[in-house]
Parts: sequence; C-alpha cells; structure tokens
Amino acid sequence: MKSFDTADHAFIREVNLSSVLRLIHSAAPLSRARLAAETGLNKSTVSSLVEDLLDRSLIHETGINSIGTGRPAMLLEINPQAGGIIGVELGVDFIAIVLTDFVGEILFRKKVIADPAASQMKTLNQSFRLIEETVGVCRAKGYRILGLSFSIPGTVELNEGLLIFAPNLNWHNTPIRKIFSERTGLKVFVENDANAAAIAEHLFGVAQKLNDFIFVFAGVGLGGGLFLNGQLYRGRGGYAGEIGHTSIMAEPFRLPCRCGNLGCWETYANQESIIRRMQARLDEKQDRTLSIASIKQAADGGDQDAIDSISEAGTAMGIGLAGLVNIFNPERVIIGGPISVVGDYLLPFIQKSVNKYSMAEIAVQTEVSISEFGPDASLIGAAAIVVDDILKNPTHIERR
Amino acid sequence: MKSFDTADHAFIREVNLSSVLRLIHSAAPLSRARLAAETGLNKSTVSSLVEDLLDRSLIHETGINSIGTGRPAMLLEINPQAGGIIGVELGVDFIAIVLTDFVGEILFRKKVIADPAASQMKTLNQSFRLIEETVGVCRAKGYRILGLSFSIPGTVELNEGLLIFAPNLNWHNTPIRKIFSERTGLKVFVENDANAAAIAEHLFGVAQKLNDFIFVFAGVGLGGGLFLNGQLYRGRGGYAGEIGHTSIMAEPFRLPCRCGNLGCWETYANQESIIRRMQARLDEKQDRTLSIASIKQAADGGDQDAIDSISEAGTAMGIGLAGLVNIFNPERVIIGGPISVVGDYLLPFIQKSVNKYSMAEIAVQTEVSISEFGPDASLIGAAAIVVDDILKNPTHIERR
DNA sequence: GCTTAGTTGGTTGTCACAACATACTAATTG
DNA sequence: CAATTAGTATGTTGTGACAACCAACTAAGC
Repeated sequence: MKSFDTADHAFIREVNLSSVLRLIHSAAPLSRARLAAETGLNKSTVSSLVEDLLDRSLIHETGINSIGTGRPAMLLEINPQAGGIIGVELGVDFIAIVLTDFVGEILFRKKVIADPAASQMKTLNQSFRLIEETVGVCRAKGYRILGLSFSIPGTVELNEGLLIFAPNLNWHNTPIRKIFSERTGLKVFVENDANAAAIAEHLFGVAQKLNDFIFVFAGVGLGGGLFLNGQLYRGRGGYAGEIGHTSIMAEPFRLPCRCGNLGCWETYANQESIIRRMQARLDEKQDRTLSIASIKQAADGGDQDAIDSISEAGTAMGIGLAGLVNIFNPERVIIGGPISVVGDYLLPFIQKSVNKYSMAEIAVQTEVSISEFGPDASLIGAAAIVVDDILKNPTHIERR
Repeated sequence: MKSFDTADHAFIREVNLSSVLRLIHSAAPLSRARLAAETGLNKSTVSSLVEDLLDRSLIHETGINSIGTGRPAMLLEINPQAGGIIGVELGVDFIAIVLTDFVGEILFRKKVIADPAASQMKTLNQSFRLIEETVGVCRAKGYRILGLSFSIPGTVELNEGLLIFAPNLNWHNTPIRKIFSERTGLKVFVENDANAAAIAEHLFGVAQKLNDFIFVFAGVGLGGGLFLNGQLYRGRGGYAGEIGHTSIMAEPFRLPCRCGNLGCWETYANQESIIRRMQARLDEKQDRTLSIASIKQAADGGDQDAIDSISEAGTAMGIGLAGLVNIFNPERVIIGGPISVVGDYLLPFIQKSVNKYSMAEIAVQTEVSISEFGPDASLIGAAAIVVDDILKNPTHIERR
C-alpha cells in the first residue's frame, strides 16, 4: 500500500528532535553551536530542541570545551542513564537475555538452556521469569525501563508485534507483544534475528553511518538482514532476506537443503558445512564428535585439516556473497552469528572469492567484515531496536 | 553518509502538497472533502493545498458529482495539460525520443538509428537535434516543458546528472545534465534504464501502489530496477541491480559471461539465449539469420522449435528469479525490455519455475508479470521520472 | 595588571507561516 | 422546511527563522 503521510507542527518537532538526537548519538560530544551549524537549524531552534531532549533525560551536559578563542562551549552527549533496555533472544535451544543502558553497554546478562521439545507456553513462561529477574536488576540500579525487545529466528509483523512463523521453533502466529506487554506493562518490540543484528551494527557496530549494507547471519542457515537506503528492508510479508537459497557452482557435490531444493548456497557456507568438511577429513583418521568450537580450537593449534575446512567454507561463502554484492552494491557486508567464532580464519577467503566473482567496479566499493559482536549480534540487536526507536521518535519518551 | 535532514514550514507544505497531489494521481477523481477524509488533513488545509496545486496547473476541476444527498462535490483530477515531458532513451544503436503529457500519454515519438562506432560528440549532437524537433512539437501544442529526461544503459550519479559508465556505449563520466541544460535551458534528469522502467511501472504500469517490486530489464543482459520500501534502491555507487551474475544450476553447459565468469544466470535467460537455443535446433535443418522478432513469428506460426527455445529460456529465467524472490519477498516481478515481445510465451514457464524453486510461503506472495510497455518501458520511464519528481515536489513547478 | 577588541556560545523576543478548530455559507435531497 | 454534505472564513496554536542581545572567554596593547 502506498502512503500519503501528512505533516503538521508536531511532525516538524519530531523530525528536528530526532535529527539533533541522532547527530549527538553519532558525533558526540557536541555543543549547541556545532549542532546548529551541522543541521542547518537556527541557533535558537537548537537551544529549544536541546532543552526538550534534556527534559526527557535522553542527553546530558557533560563538560566544557575551552579550546580556542571565544566563549567555551557546553558539550552535550547521549545520556547512558536515560534508562535500561531489556533484550531477549529466543533461540532454538536457549533463551538469552541482556540488560543494556541507552548507549548499548551491557549491565547484566544471562543465558539459559531451553528444551526445543517443550511447549510454547513453557518456553514463554521461562522467558517471563528471566524478564522479571532482569527488571529487578534494572530497578535496583534506579533506571527506568525504556523497552523490552525480542529477537526471533523467524518472520515477524512489526505493527502488531506478532511472530508469524519461526520454522526452527515451530511457532506460528504468536502475539508476542500482546502477551508480554500485558504481563509486564512494558513497551514491547519484536524483530527478526538477522534484522536485529543489522540494527546493532548500524547503531553500535561496524556499520555506523552506513546507508546500505548487508548483515549475513550464519548459523543453521544463512539469513540476511538487508539495510538499504538507510532503513531495514523487509519485503511484502516480512520474509525478505532469505539469501541462502540460490544455487552456486562452487563444488561438484549437491546436498539437499531445508528449502527442498538441491545445492543451495547455504549448504556450502553455513556452520554445519564446516563441521561436515572437517568430518570428511577426519573419517579416515579418527572418529569424534565435532563442534564449531572444537574446530576453532584445532585451527588455533595449527591443525591444517581444521584450517582447510574453514577456508573452503569461506570460499563458498564468498562465491554466494559475490552475487549479493552485484545485486546490492553495498558499502559493506558483515558476517555474524554463530559462525563468527571462526571469523578470523574465514574472512580472507571470503574477501578473496568476493573479489574474484563479483564485478570489479562493484567489488572495489564493498568491504567485508566480521561482526564485532560475534554470536551476540542478535541479542545486542534486540536492545538496539529500542534505541533505534527512541532515536527516531524521541517523543516516545516522556518529558519530566 | 547518514542524513540528519531537518524540517521547517516549507517542508510541511511540500509534504502535504505532495500527499494531496499523489492521492489525486492515484485515485482521481476526488473532491476536496474526500481528500480531507483520506489524508486526515483538515478541510480548510485541503482547500488551501488544492488552490495551490490549481495555481500550478498541476490539477484541474473536472466536473460535479451530484450523487446522493448534500451539496455536490467539485471533482479534481490531474491536469494532463500541466505540461509536456521529453524522454530520451540512448540505446547502443538507436536514439528514441518521446513527448508525453503529464499523465504519460504519448503525444509524439521518433526513433533514429545511431552508429555505435560514432563519436560521443556526434551521438550527442544527433540527440540534440531530436530534442529540438520535439521541443518544437511541444511548443506548437502550447504546452510548457516540464523536463527533459534521459534513460541510459549504465551507471548514473543523480545529483549531478552524470553518466558514470555505460559499458555498451563505452561512455565514461559524461556530464549529461550539464551539456543539455546549457544547450536547452530545460530541467534535465538522468537515470539508468532499468530504474527508469521501474518508475514507469510504478506510476503508469502494473506496479501502481506497490511498495516492493523488481523490474527485470532483459535484453543484452539482465538488469534489475529494484523498487524497495517505496523507492528506488541504487546502492553505494549506483551499481545496484546487477542481478544477472549469479550462477544457476539449470543446465550442464556453461558459457562465458561478459562479467568474466562462467555460467552466469543471464547467459541462460537473456535475449541472445533464445536465439542461441533456436540456432542449435535449426543447425541440423537449415541456416538463416535469426532475431527475436523472427522467432516470435515462428512461434506464432506454431513452430515447436521456436516455442521450445523460448520455453527453455523462460524456465532458466524463473530459476534465477526464484533466488531473487527469496531475497526480496517482492509483491511483483515485472519482466520487460526487448525480450518482452515473446513475453506471452515466456510467462507461464517463468511462473512455473519461480514457484518450483523459491520458498513456498514467499512464492505465494509474489506475482510475475510481463511489462505492458514492452520494449518501450525505459523510454516511457524517462518521462515517468519527471512526473515522479513533480509528484514528490510539486513546488518545483511555479505558481502563476 | 588592566583595558579593550574580537570571537564564539547561547538566549530572548518578534515575526511569518502552516495546520487546526470552529463557525459559517452553499447547494443539494426529501 | 430539516437534514446532509461540500467547501470557506476567521481566529488560535505551535513551530522555526531571524536579529538583537547577553555571556564568557582569548589576545593584544599599554
């Protein structure tokens, strides 16, 4: 549906408040005078907006800059103590929770095992108890709670905060927001895990100030968080980002994919593919159960089989990414999720095959990075969603 | 670069003028009262905005609706005579020009052969003469000229109206806007051909009111116009949309691609691939020079070889599209460009393989269509760019 | 050390502008 | 005539722009 959104005075104010707040977020510390110069707003307007943001406790005055001639400037920064944010990641066999402040610093975190076979109700209750505990921690610090946010491996409807379908959890049409806002009274956000991770990178990670980048969440499969034209792209029904299901011509064997086809890219480049490659090498020598952690350990110890297994997956990863780079001409591609523990071994091979298989003039414009958040990208991302909402709509937080 | 755009009174006015104008564009005829109801704006505000748009001749009062009780409404529509728009398509071996009115109706068109070996200067002069002729036609009708717009098979920088690189023309860094605005005094727009075609579909074609769709321009290669979140997506340097260069596993043979790799999707699905398939079938029988037009003729005559050649390309097209459908979860995929002359034969095979190879829950949300503009999509698109600019920024047109 | 000029930061008061609320007029049906 | 819907006129409110101002400092000359 096309939008015919209109504007009024309140909208102007919201836009300008957001501009000032986001500028402080990305370039703090800043004086009122610098803000006026950078935004093009009048000095008096900036003063009024800053006062408003101070009233909402979203920023604070943090010191005086007396370098140079003239009156020293009062510097402004984001106020980390604006409030606490609770992020929850619902995994297939775990629930992770984090409490952060308004600048994404972790104040408290906890992770518990969840039984994949347990009922939805049981898992939700388990989450609720974790949330209650975290709320307690937050209140003990004297922070108000700015929001409660869920990162979920599935498709999501944003307006209603509805989980449409999570294949690995086997949950359908779960009204997450309704359930948790009723039980906690908090403002509840729900987002897909790869999208959440992309927001984390945009606000706190290696994609700050970028308009066009792709987050590749590599774990069981390959999920993409597409950040395009300065915003997340979700597609018609929230399914956008299923990047793993194009066939690539990297290797002769073709494995069945969870999507029903053969030879999909993700079967060559996901976490499992590294284990499989290692297994194939070891079969002739010995037999033991492998994990991505144990393979990393072997690689750290100089085991060539481990290093080769990771390298091959990296090459396959890069071949698929090359196609995405051609399609999106992104500023950056970020690899995250469980696979990022072996990121240092993967990266050079990914970069090499991206450069080899994507068009030269596009490849030179693209950087490939490993997420700094490692396996926590989605969890941090849940919290980042709340920060993002406030940066875009500062009036969501009350003046006082 | 991130944007910290600010808002002021003029911005509110622009937003609201645009909202009203776009609503009239998409749902005319409408009364002021309906506009107020649909936009949520106050009745008096709508009256003021409508008067403004009338002053700019962008809309006109077109009749009275006296159905039902109460005072009859004065209906408003887009004014086709708001002005003329000149669209130019620079092809490899032709220059096409079109004059349209403000609702995209063609008032005049012409196409001339261009020598691919000729100097850039010569081709530009040839274009200039065509433009002069078209300006004459427009002036003779008493229309002002709203803009001059170029659709180009290459990469473009929008702010400067600069052609960065067009591989098939072998033009680099050509300042199209500078050249033509100096020589004609008109407002000049420059856009990539696939992007222009996407805009044409959005304003006048089968993508009206859609927020997320993909236009596939199939000719020499496969170019994509990506319309996402209600706007064109161009990527970091304007290169986005190179969709043709992922390898697909459709067929055993692997042909070299213009990008330097082997077995790219576009080598199986572009216009040339149909000719090649037909050639292979005919080699054993006879020898003659083939074109897409002659193959269509054969298919129309019931020639099974021709029909099969097209079908195979359609299947290959669908396999590649399935990957894009998974990535973008679009509302629609539109096939256009030179290949669309055989669109009726292609479409069922494309649809079939899209459904087969993309994820089921995503495939059901996606429609595949052939462009109604056929080979003219990019040319109409050039004109559509100007309409789009005015719909978004009505104040670009003077009050009088 | 004192004075003065110059520079930069930030506030105050006035204005213009756009949307809004309200009350009105206009034109139709029954 | 009442009821209904379309559209206008008037005054209010909220917003940013602008210009003038005050505030706080540095630099330079005596």
